[in-house]
Amino acid sequence: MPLLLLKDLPRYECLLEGAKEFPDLDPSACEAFLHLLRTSDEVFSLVEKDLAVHGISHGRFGVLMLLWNPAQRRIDAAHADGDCSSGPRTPAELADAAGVTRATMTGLIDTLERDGLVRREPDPTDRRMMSVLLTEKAERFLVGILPAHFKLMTRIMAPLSESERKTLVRLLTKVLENASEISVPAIEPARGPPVIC
Amino acid sequence: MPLLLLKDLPRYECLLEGAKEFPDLDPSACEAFLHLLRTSDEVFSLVEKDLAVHGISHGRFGVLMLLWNPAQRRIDAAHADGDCSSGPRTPAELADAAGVTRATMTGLIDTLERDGLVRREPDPTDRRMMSVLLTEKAERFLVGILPAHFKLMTRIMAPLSESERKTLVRLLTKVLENASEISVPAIEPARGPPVIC
DNA sequence: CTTTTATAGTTAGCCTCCTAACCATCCTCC
DNA sequence: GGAGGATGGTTAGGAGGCTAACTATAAAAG
Repeated sequence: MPLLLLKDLPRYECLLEGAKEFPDLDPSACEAFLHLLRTSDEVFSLVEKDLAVHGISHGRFGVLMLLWNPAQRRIDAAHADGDCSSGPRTPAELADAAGVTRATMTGLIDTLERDGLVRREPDPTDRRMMSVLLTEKAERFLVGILPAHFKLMTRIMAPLSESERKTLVRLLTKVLENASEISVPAIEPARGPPVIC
Repeated sequence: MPLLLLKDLPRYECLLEGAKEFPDLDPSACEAFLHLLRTSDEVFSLVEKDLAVHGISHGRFGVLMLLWNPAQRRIDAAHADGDCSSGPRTPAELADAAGVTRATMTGLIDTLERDGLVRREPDPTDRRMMSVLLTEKAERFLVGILPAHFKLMTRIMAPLSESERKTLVRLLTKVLENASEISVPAIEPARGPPVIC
């Protein structure tokens, strides 16, 4: 996760100290906030390193996972049509599901196609659209790395009990739903050097 | 946060379904894991957008915060030496504290210096080293944007009570400490196309 | 039927991160 | 006190994000 984040989180006393100068600083909110980002960063970089060992970035891995539908795969296998792809999706759908721009998705699909994990097919009905399909190689790749991937997740979350996990999910969901409602006032993204207000 | 993450988290039933095919998939671990990353991503992008309004990236903002030491600033002001900088730090120290490489820190300092928020000074004793100093402009900049920044953090964490925040921090700390101990086997970072094991 | 508008995908250019290689300087140790 | 290694900073090149502008096609409006 390419994000600059303090490795040593400030101690709570320092936050209290800062609150004296800045009345807007809520120590417990700040502490929770920083811990959330710090932990997530650590966990994410762990997973990213693990995926890097297999020569794939998290972004591309995410695209493969979106395209992969084991249930659909089984149906395909039953039909024995020789095509191991899952249900086709368009780049726009993928971009939307992944939360990136269509331009970014184009780049991801480019590299995936270059590596033979995906192929593009023109849509027969709408000539603007493409279908992105998993190749058999990608199927084998995913089946090969997923067990280790799941094991890593399990290992990361190992110190939490079942009930603690439930609590964590509950608290995170509260924060997430709240954050989704907060829209930063999108007044002029302020190109150029920093503006002093 | 430039990371591709599923916008719609898989429902728990889907995880249970997946667990049938992959015995390594621990549904509750996976669920907690995905919620952690998803929430953090949302929260982070909120903050990043907010900072972007002021024309600064999260990375550069982090460097300014590392350089900024209000207590030191007050001492400087008392001395009236006309230099609003806080205690000097070297690029290597900054890179270490921020968790990025020294090369990345060079780039960040470059742009900060270009924007007049920071300046470099050669170390008088060791000619390899530089001191990075905040400018007065940066001081004013930080004092200007920090209240809004703190308010945003408070707003993000608003739905959690004090005790819920404590719980969250406790659970996150457990995960973080565990994650810090996990070292992904750094066998050959696997340059090139994906490897099927 | 033509013109306008909307949509799918790509391209081009920028930013920030990374690694690897490179200098310059300092330190250690024979 | 000079050679070799350690350390600080920069540079070069690559990857993956982004926005904005572009092309081609489809749909809607007149």
